[in-house]
Amino acid sequence: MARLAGSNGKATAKAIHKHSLELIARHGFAAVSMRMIADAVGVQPGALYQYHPTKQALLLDIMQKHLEALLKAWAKEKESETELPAIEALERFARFHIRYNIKRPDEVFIAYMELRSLEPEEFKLIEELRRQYEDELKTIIANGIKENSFKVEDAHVTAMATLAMLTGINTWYRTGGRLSQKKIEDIYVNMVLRSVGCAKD
Amino acid sequence: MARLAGSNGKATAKAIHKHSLELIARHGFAAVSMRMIADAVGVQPGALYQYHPTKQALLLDIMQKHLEALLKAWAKEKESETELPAIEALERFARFHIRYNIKRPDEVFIAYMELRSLEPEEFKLIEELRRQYEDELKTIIANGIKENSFKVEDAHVTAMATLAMLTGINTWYRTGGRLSQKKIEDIYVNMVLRSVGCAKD
DNA sequence: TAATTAAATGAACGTACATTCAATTAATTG
DNA sequence: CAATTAATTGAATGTACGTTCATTTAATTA
Repeated sequence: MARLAGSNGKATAKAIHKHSLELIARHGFAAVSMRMIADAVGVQPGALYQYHPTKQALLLDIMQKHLEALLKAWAKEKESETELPAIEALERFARFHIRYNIKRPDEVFIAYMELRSLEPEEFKLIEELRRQYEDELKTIIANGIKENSFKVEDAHVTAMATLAMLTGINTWYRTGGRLSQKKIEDIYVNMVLRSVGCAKD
Repeated sequence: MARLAGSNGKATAKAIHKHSLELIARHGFAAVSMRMIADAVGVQPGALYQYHPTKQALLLDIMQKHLEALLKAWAKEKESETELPAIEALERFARFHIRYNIKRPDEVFIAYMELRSLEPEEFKLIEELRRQYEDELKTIIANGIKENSFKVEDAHVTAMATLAMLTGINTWYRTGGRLSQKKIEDIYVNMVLRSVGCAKD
């Protein structure tokens, strides 16, 4: 039977993941239909149900995989030098966060934006992963306070403010812009270090 | 004809606005139906079309009114003292931004989150309003650079980072939390001022 | 290759969607 | 109060949704 060239394909889990990611990031979970995803993958809608029992399960899979990969990547980054002074630890975290997230705008956007599309149980699961990541930064800041490197009043609020600032890059950064990625990274790291009261220069 | 007590009402523009705001902020634009809005207002779906020609027009109205009110409120805040030193101008902007946005989490969330639900023409309109607001902060930072009060490399990037940090309060702040709103405001203002290289203390 | 398992199809199910509209009810005006 | 205008109803239109499933096709194993 003849089919459109290039439009038919196997519904591998990887292909479904990739196309769902793009579609959901662009249009939002509720606005993306299983038919749209199937079209993008090049299969019939029913084929998707070999890989995820429901549309929601597909979303959960995307968010969970993203956050688990993020935590794993940070764990690996940390394992090189475990006992850095707080200032250097903060700089390392900031640079890691920027580099990791700037490469994955769709995942980051979905993991933050589509929390409301999850059922309470799924929501709790994702929030727990997010909390784990936030705690990494909170610990760094708390250590900086203890060793008198940082002059901040509240580790939690400072961590939230710092994360919002760093993650915010994704809302405006586009490759090939006016500034190089390295330059942007340096500007942000500078701001982060200053904001906790330990300027480099 | 008998109807459920309290559930019938007039579909005033104000009532539609209020209930749409809550529903869209909670579930997302695509996930909210005209029937849900009509139910919340206490009318039949058809009645909504006396006020907005389409569902999209309703969304545009919400976003446009929010951003225009924001710009107007900031214009009024500015008119008290026009020629403040950059440091004080930045502090005034930060405090205004925090106070204004913390009171309107639904509007702020929708205006950022539902940009993708707009048609290209509507999108341009909203983006232009947002740009105007961003430019207010960019101008303050650029002035601070000129008068040597701020030690930052790029006014645009600094403005984006600052706005992301300040707006981020809405993602975690809840009334009745551990810290007072005044305290949180002070912490953020401190971080903002430090991040541009002009610490108060 | 034959037997078995896995994946994909194509059509269908019931439901919910945005929007329309003639008829009805309420509000306003002369 | 009568005439007129505006707002609301209730039902309907056609479309698209998530999901299911018997059947066909492909891949794997013996």
